[in-house]
Amino acid sequence: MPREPPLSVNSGSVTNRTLIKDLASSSDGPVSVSGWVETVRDQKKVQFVVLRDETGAVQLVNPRATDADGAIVATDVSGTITSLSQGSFLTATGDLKHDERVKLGGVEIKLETLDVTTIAIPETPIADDSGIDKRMDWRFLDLRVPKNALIFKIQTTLEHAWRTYWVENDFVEIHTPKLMASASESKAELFRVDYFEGSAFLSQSPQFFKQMAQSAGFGKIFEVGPAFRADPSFTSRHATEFTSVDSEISWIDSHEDVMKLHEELLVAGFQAVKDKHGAEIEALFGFELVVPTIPFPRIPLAEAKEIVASRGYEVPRADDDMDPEGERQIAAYVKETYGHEFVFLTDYASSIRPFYHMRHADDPSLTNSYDLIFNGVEISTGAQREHRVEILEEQARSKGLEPEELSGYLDFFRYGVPAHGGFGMGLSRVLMLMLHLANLRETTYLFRGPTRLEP
RNA sequence: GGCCCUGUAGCGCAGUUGGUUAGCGCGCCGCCCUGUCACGGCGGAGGUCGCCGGUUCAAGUCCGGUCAGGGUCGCCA
Repeated sequence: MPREPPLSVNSGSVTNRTLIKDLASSSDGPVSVSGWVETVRDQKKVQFVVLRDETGAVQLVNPRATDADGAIVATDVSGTITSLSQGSFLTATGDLKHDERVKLGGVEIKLETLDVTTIAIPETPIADDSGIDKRMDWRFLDLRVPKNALIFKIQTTLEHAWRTYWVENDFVEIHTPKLMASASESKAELFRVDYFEGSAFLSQSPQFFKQMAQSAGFGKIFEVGPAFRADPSFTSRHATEFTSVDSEISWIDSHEDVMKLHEELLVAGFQAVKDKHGAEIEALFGFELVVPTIPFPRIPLAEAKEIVASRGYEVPRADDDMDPEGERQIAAYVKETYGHEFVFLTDYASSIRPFYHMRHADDPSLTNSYDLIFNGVEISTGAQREHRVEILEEQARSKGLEPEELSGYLDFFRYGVPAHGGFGMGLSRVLMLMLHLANLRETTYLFRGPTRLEP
């Protein structure tokens, strides 16, 4: 195969561009960069353009040309610069020069050519101070903001670190179906979709199929995938479609083994994010990311409620559960007492947990389960599952479920399943709390809620 | 779904006990400008005040309804 000739610097091609982040370490000389116009400072004797690509921003400079009498003369480049609007996309060529005067990275490019692909519409529909809903309408512009783009680089690093942990520890990745014939847990929050002559439901959780993999003998599994909930929840931490991070393991003694997996996984993720993005997080988000220490504090729920009460907050609930304020209170207590941002609340009452959570051998009113609270917000629920089919059937009945309706699920256990357990965790919630953001919409690429299906 | 709050220019907001020409900042357009870097200076355009109805001589302002958004609780991840 003959090689294609190298593309001309002036062709407008972006295949031989230099990434802006690499300019500072490049030697002076001809370069080509491509990106979006951030600022134009159009002065009489010299013009400046700040250009940003996905790696950074750089200043382009164009000293105005003069004629023999010293009068300013217009050129193609100077005219083009005058016409540039913010957000326009272009390719520039010129001479890279290191210059101490330039506050932006200490380098600039003295322009030779400007090849404008698109002049953006001059007035952008959102600005840095726009409200979250307007920003969601124009998400592609919103994500040009470096701080917002960084969130998804962090998400990539976080997920990669988790996968590395799983793979190195011999977990099997599964992809469970999202089209279901029936509910995987409750029926109230299911999306129904047309399915040929009948109906199907969108999966709320991979729960049952994660457990099926234990019956199949996979031993240790994980899945990162979508979950759908038809709940009309109007809060800063709920979505109708979200990415669920799930793991399930066999051969456990109790939910303690699940918590050990859970905290190791989180530490691996946080360490990777801090190593790769710690400096950027400090620069753009203004705080130092803390990698949590192992073990995370563990507090039985009943004890947690006493601690919260001793701080002057009585959880106003008839059942045995915590409420959001209680979770914030216990998180504050843990932070003060142990200096930790995470806490496992353990041993939830059977009355408020699903039928498949294993109950204490000596006290069936409690379960081998936990919620993981991060900076005061629930990010995860985990448990040891009940794997003895007779007990499972009885627990289902006590929750008002007919074992016949669960026959497909119960079959897993009729052929033998080892003791097992696992957890489900909301990806966007972890990121939201990790980055001290107030809203899940910030850490979801394209948010889906009761009143948002676009873009 | 309950409760609370908010809808005024492209964006963010102010607008007093109802009063005749609805303001401010940013952005936008034009002109000017010591290499700027949140550039600066001068000038300009841009609004049926979310929508419908009511009270009143008069409604951005008061009342009712409605739509949209935000927060919170419930539910959860």
